[in-house]
Amino acid sequence: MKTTSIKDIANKLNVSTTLVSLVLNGKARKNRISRDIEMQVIDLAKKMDYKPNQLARSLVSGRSYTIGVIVADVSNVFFSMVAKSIEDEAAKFGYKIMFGSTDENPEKFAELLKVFKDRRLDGFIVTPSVGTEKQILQLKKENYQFVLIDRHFPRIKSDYIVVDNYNASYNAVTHLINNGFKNIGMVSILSKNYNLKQRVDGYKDALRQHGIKLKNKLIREISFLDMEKDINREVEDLTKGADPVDALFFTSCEITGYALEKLYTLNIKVPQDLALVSFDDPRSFRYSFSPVTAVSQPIHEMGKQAVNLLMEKIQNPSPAQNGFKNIILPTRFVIRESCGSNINKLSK
Amino acid sequence: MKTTSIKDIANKLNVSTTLVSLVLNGKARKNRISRDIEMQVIDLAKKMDYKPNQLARSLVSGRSYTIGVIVADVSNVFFSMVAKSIEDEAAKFGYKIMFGSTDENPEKFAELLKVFKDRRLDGFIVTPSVGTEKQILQLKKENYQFVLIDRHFPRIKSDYIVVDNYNASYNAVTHLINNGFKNIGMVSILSKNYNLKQRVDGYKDALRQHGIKLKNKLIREISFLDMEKDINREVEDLTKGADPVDALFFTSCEITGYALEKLYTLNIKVPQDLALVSFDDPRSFRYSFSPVTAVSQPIHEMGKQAVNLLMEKIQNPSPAQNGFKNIILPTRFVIRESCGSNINKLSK
DNA sequence: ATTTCTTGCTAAATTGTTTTAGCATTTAAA
DNA sequence: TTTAAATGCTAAAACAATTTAGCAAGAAAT
Repeated sequence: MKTTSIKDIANKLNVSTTLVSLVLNGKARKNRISRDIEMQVIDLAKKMDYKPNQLARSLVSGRSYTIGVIVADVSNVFFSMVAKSIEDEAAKFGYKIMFGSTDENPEKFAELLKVFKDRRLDGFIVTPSVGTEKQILQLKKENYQFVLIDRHFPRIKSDYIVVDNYNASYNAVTHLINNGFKNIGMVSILSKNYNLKQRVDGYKDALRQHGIKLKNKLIREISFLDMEKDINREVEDLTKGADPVDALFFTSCEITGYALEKLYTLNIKVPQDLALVSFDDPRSFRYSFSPVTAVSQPIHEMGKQAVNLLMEKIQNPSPAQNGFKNIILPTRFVIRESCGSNINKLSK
Repeated sequence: MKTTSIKDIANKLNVSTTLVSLVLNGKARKNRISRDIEMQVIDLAKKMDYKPNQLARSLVSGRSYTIGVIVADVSNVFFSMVAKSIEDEAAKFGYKIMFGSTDENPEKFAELLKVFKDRRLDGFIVTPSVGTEKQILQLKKENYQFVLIDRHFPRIKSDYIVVDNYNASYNAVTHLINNGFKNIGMVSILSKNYNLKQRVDGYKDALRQHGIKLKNKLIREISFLDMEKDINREVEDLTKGADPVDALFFTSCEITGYALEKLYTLNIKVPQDLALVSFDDPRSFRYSFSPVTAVSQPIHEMGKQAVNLLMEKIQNPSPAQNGFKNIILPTRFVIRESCGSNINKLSK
């Protein structure tokens, strides 16, 4: 497995490694290497299947041409799509991606960051999980180049790309209200994530501002780890319990997925028995037993802009912590059947 | 952004870099470094926030503690789940992951391989796409450590982890036949992928061996690139055309997804008007307008075993091309409603 | 008093590359 | 004929670590 090095080539041709390096980097002309030698080097390099060792290169240049991407969970549709967009966009700059999932766990987050730092990755695209505020601050202090995506900490000035979670939720819930639903519940993940809080606030304010009194009993916050079990319980209770809801708002596609499964087994007709609206819009919502009305995030755009922003920062690193770009991308509200907009048509 | 190096520490304490290196690698005792100096080094390293440069380390050790993972498309549920399993399993060995998607494109495949080789990754887990046979052979010749996953080339001896595509398909289609369906069509991706061919063969043999004559018109092979458009066309034609099918077999979850969307808009009742069975079993199949009967692959197990096998190979690289492990994992056939098993109950 | 052993350290090579500064020659200009 | 410029190359440092071999100095053994 010993690979050819620049030294091997140099020795065979009785020239210096400098010369070989210059030739192979296309700097022969500039350094007045003779055409003859140049050709010999190129030929031999090809013959010996020379591959530059990027480790050595990076060691010298200080650039790894790799960005680290930290998401909550690659196996989640939302993040895997973001990941793909990032991969594709980064490729345009000749950059490769190194991935990691935090599973919303600050220790895993720290571990990933450590690995990325140790490998001298050029920059990071990060989905910060709860409890990583200090780590992000540290990153800033150490002058690493990074941009947050999907979430940010309102108290930390940094570059970030997010969507307007509050308004998207507000509008989604308002849509339910306008469709005549009155007892609207919500299922979210119990978390101090700012973006999730915004989604919850959007729900609350939508109700309040339309004169509907908030009922805490209708707001269910479940744990990230026991998601399936918790959702099953909450959905059953919200629909069959003491005060059955007539509509539900789910703050992420994972929640909605599990909820749909449960609703199906409970034989609850959507939207006739229960209307619903979801944050996130994976493809599968379209073939649900009741196609899901959803807040569609510009996933591709998020990935793309994150990479572009990061590349800008890497290419000319600003010395201080100033001039942060905060990009808030618009969402699309996709009306399908689950929200009861066409309920008359459906119930015939 | 200049980080602390071992040299910085050595200079401050007026000792050699050797000493610092030994101490920080826990080899102080073995090399009889005095307790006093040892502590000074450790303290200063902490104070200066020393982080070993993995690039330099890898350069010396020849190990990058990173494995390269090449999948067809990270944004596809199947692969993103595999990716997550690989990530989790590799973490147990202290290994990190570098990712790339080929989009079934041999050039992208080559590019990824090149990058992984240049960075001296320790091994690869690879989903080979069509047209990469020579590249895999080359990899073998160059003595790289790798294991194929999801697909393999029958003519190339190598380590691989796959499922029994032929039998899984055979059984799935047989199930349709046993449920009384006679005009069973198939939609697959047009590809020379061995695993896809096996799925197609399973379909064909199931029909033949149950005395059903194959109709080429019912076998539709679509392009990977225009998937959505092609599937819409084929599904419409198969169901509303000259010789409408009573059941369909889809060879991957992506196909099934698009098909379900189309069937929904065509207002075709599943399984009453049309039964269907799919390869792959993403979570979303459970809340489909007709929960999908599917061949469920042991995704987690695939990722896990791939990593374990690769680790074995990395830890003690066999000198020659012998003793390959070929692991064929069992699939699960999950019967839900789309295949018409409970059709009497459903149609009341 | 000499040899041997132990202790506590370091010099230098190595990994593979890039880059700066500069050394001989040859050719052209003064 | 001397000086200046151009040509074609190389030595050596740098990047950040690991590792091998071995050097002093003091302690213990003979």
